[in-house]
Amino acid sequence: MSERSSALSAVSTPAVQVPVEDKFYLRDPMSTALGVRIVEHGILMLDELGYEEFTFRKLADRLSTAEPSIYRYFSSKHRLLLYLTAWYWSWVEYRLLLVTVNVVSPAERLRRALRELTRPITDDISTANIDEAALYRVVVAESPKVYLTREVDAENRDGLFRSYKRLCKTVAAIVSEINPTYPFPVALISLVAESSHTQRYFAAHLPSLTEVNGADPDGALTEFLTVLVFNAIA
Amino acid sequence: MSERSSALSAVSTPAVQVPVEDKFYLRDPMSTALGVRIVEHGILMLDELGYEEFTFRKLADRLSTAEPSIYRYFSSKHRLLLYLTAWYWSWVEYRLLLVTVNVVSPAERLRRALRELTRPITDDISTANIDEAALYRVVVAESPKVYLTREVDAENRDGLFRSYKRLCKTVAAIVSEINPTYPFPVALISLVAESSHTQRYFAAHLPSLTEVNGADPDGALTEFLTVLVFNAIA
DNA sequence: TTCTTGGTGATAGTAATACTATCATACAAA
DNA sequence: TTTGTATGATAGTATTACTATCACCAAGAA
Repeated sequence: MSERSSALSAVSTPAVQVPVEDKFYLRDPMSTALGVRIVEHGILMLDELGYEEFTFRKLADRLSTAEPSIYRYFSSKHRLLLYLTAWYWSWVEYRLLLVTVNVVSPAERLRRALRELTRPITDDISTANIDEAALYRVVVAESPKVYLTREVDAENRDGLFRSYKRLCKTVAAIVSEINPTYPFPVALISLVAESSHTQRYFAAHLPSLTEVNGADPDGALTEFLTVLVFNAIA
Repeated sequence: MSERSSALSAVSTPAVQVPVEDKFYLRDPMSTALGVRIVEHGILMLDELGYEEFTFRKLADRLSTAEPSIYRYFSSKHRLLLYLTAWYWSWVEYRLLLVTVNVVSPAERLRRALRELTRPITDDISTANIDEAALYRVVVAESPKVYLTREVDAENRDGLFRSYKRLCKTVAAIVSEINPTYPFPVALISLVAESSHTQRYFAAHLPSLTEVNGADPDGALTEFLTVLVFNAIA
């Protein structure tokens, strides 16, 4: 198997090159058949079992391989989740750049960016071997667990949250373009990014904590957060 | 040892009666000396070690007791965290009611409510045996883990998130009083409640995701979220 | 006083988790 | 042909998250 320059290049549309640093893994999972299956079925099993119930042993059984084979790619299931969320944020950033490029009006650019940031990823654009809808559900239900640990600071120093931070900065820059005096652009965008997942989770499991249920919950969530942002920076 | 009507009655100021349902525990921890020490040092150890590193065995060692003694009070460390967060939300609600009662202006009531919702709890009002500042740090760093599990739906049916939901509803009612046509009052308040913790965590560990650092981060956070709410419902 | 109860301490044990070590094999490039 | 690389298979470790059992002790009831 020939080497691939990055994990993402193998799974996203051919023209895209979204580099995921090699600090996430011990061996690039996208460079081998087993690696691809680990990512593919890792997503599916995390979606089915949840992070706590998911283990490398169960994944190994499903792949008819042995546990150590998986450890050769990821040093822990935490690192696998970290890799998947980084993949997710990079992918959101890619789509976000696509829909905002060449849009002159900063307000329209922000509107489009917020839509990408708050809508669920569907499996439309088929990236081979990656069930994006399942990955999205995993991110909604598990992503805070990647930073709510005692290892955050070390992992942050190692650059493992770089894609998320870059995305927030990118969108925050549009906010500052519209209103250079608004004092909390990055906080506002990271709030929106987190809340879009949290509110969706609440809608599914603690529905009395939100109003984004109903006929068109996706539309309602995007509307809720978009209006929130535009009123905040007006 | 005489029975106490609720867990909270034993630790909050004498006049307050904030009932915590008995579904959180197997035996009311506030009814015995060991139970009180379990809660007291449970908070301290969760603060020191974090949820993942914290175990009942370590807590038992610290209390010079045996592991099974702790299991007689809480069926798992997850239940202990659930109990502590319910305690926290009930306590916030109590303070919130204190500062909003008899305030005629709904805008002023909302302003005060948001301040209580977004500021850190300090150890000023000393509740015996409870280090509130430590508890607050635990809630900031760990509280999403109480609902981001596969047991949410069952635990929600059992009423284990009642105090949180009631608090959000209470504040959302003030929002609706000010602007009855605003379509997302509860979502807005649960967003603020969650974000106040998330942004504080980001400030401490992923500072490039927020601007609430600096000279007066507590003031900045309250300001950020208060303005957000008032602009949203204007 | 005895009897009972309720809380505690201590020991032991279990299934599962999160790894790590080792070795043999198979395949593909040099 | 040699060498390197990925995999498979087995085994083993420390720790976790419990559960079971039993003896002890203090307080209240009979």
